[in-house]
Amino acid sequence: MDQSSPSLPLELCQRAARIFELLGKRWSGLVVDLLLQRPARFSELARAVPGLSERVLGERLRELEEAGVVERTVDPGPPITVTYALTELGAALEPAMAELRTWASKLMDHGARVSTPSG
Amino acid sequence: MDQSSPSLPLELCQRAARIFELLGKRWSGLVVDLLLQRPARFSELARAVPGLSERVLGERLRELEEAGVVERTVDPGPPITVTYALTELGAALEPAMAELRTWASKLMDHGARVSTPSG
DNA sequence: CAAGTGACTTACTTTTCGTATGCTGCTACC
DNA sequence: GGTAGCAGCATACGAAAAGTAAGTCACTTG
Repeated sequence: MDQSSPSLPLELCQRAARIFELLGKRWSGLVVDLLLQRPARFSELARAVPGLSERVLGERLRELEEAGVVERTVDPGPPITVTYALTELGAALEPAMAELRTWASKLMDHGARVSTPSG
Repeated sequence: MDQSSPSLPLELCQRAARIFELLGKRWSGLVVDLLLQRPARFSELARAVPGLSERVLGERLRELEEAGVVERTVDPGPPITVTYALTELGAALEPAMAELRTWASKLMDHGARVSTPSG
């Protein structure tokens, strides 16, 4: 019998589930991070991310738009362009992204330490 | 030429790229979020996340372990069990996750607003 | 009018994921 | 003592997602 471990079923946080349902998809977080810097056009985003294809970029952008995170604006030019920008909701991700970037420094520092046998 | 828009090439943050290379994979973030609550065993994690298969859980756990985010400990029981816990590096994700959860509340609030035409 | 840009979309292929099953070491049951 | 079960994976195989290439439509450039 377990007297030391309560073994409570380790419940899944619904908020966390929702986050990663959206941002856990490939490239989604990166796109948001990019748009956090400034609004951008489709081709800019496509060029900024090496492995990301236009097909998937279109999908992600539509998903993010549907979630209310990004806003799609058509500039009637004449050279008709489409600008993607974060909504207020999307911009609210900034503190989280900042924390994530801070953490990334630690992660990469750790990775560098592992890679260098010289210590 | 463009005189109004600087059009600086929208560079990709390497830290952000690194983050989402790891946490942008399906279920990774959720697993970390779960382990942030407490260390857990393989089957606990598998049960906690509805759509996650054991096969992929094993993959994610190994990736996270290799990245230095989680630590795999074998308890020689006799009923031999394996416990997964966050390392110091992994635990450092807490503030970021907290921000993310805060944001998720806004996201879900927005989603609820969209879903309810009566609002 | 041929070529090019911007924003996509549509085929087609590869990678990743989900489901089912099997394996080992142990406990519980009858 | 054989069957069943849990825990912690590994393997095999079909399905979904992502990557690649090309095509579309509007418009600009030469």
